[in-house]
Amino acid sequence: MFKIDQRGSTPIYQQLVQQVKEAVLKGILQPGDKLPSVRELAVRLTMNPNTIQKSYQELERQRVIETLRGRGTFVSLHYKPSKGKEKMSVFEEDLRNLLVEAHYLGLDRAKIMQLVGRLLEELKIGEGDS
Amino acid sequence: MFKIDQRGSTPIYQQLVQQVKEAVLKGILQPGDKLPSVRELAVRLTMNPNTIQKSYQELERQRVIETLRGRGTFVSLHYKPSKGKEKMSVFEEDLRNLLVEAHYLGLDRAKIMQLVGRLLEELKIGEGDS
Amino acid sequence: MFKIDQRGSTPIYQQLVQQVKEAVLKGILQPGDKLPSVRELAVRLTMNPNTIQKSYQELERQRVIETLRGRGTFVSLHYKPSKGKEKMSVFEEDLRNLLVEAHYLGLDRAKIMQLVGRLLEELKIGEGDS
Amino acid sequence: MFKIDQRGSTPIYQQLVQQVKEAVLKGILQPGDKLPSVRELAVRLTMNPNTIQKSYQELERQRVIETLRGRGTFVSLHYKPSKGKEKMSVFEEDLRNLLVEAHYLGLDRAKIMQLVGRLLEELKIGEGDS
DNA sequence: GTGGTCTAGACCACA
DNA sequence: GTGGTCTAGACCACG
Repeated sequence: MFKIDQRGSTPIYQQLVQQVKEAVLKGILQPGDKLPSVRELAVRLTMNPNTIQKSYQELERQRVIETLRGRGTFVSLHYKPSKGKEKMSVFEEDLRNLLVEAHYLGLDRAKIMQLVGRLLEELKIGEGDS
Repeated sequence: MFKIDQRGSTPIYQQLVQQVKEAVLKGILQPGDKLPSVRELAVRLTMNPNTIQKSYQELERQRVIETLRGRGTFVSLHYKPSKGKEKMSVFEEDLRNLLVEAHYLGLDRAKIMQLVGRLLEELKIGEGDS
Repeated sequence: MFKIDQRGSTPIYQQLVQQVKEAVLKGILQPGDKLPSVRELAVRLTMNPNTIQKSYQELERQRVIETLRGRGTFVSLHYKPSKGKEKMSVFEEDLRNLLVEAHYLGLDRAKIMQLVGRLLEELKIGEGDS
Repeated sequence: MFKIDQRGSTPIYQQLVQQVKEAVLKGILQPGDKLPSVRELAVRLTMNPNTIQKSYQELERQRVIETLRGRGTFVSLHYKPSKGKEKMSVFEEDLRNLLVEAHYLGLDRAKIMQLVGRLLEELKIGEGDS
């Protein structure tokens, strides 16, 4: 279900955070669904349980998942977009940097817009009704 | 000319790499232009010359700038989009992750497309003839 | 395991790069093997950890080794000959220069071919199936 | 007549040394031929005269050329292969390193031998009768 | 003057 | 424990 790239610069725990969020977004994980336990996932992904733990903590901090003591961890029923304007400007900066990279990879405006469009479909990001 | 954020997680040598690439892209730095010397820039940005060095060497590896021995460093006359398909898939992965973030920030499809469009203008990324 | 010439004009970080590549080629280091940690090797070779770092990073850029975060650095499982035609012409140029030197050292065609043959044996370079 | 690569790691003055030696080897420059004056060559190659000077000094040190005061510089009538065994081992080391590179460029034994053979032809290196 | 290498010593994030 | 970043200060070859 999750694919981790051991090499590559992004930290493993962040990759997991990303993938859980993506799964929720796509509807693969529905609100209320139970996530695998830390230990189980550690075995399946052959990772250190501490790393899984760190991912879950980060996801909980972002209100994407919730932990019910003794029951397990579940996808939050209502997640709220946070919208801090600080986060927005960080996001915009990241996006700008990525677009610079795109140009140095030989992509022009049309190809970039097309790629963004395709990924939005794939991620099922549409109007704000989600 | 360059603005470095001393705190913040992204390494400052990478920030400089990004900003030089962005400046070249926008035309602020033209092919053939001389870059400030390592020492001079170190003084202006109040950072260590070694750090500037690291940035310049990375930029040279990426063929964005060239070093003429004893004369200084210059913006490359012809930089070639590299196009490695591996780099492309890394890029696509990064973009996907960023779009997931966008959604969690409350942006819908329309707002994302609009933002991308605006940034492309700002960076002067147009058709492939640039 | 590695022998570094502290004096002599070639940078010692490059010497280390060369020797690692040679060790991999000879099979002394097998794909998947763990390299000594930066700190440990620094102690063993009595050099600065930063210098070792530089070597390792260069080797990683060349895809000879891979870094697994927090676990260490390893010989790449699959390294691919890069084959850039630009690199090829640089190589041919270097080889030409070296052959000119050979002549000025008093070596004739036969002795040169013999020496090349001997070194190829020593390095275990054979048919393309290695 | 001489082609200098301003970028690239090998020092300009060494490139010139190399090319003069190569020209002598090929017979383009014959023993007794007059070399261009420092100033003239500096103009033709758009280089700093000091750099040309350095090249000529190095060539003279290697006994490839001779300077006749007030007359100019000439290709030596009899150059003697030096054969210092120290130089030989340096040469062998350089050759070994280059062969390692060859392998990482995807060349196998046959292709390397073929390339060496071609270059020897091109440089007119034959039996020891030169 | 330019960039390139090296050391010493410090701090940090990741697993 | 691992590698990655940064500073301070030094020395060198090149043009």
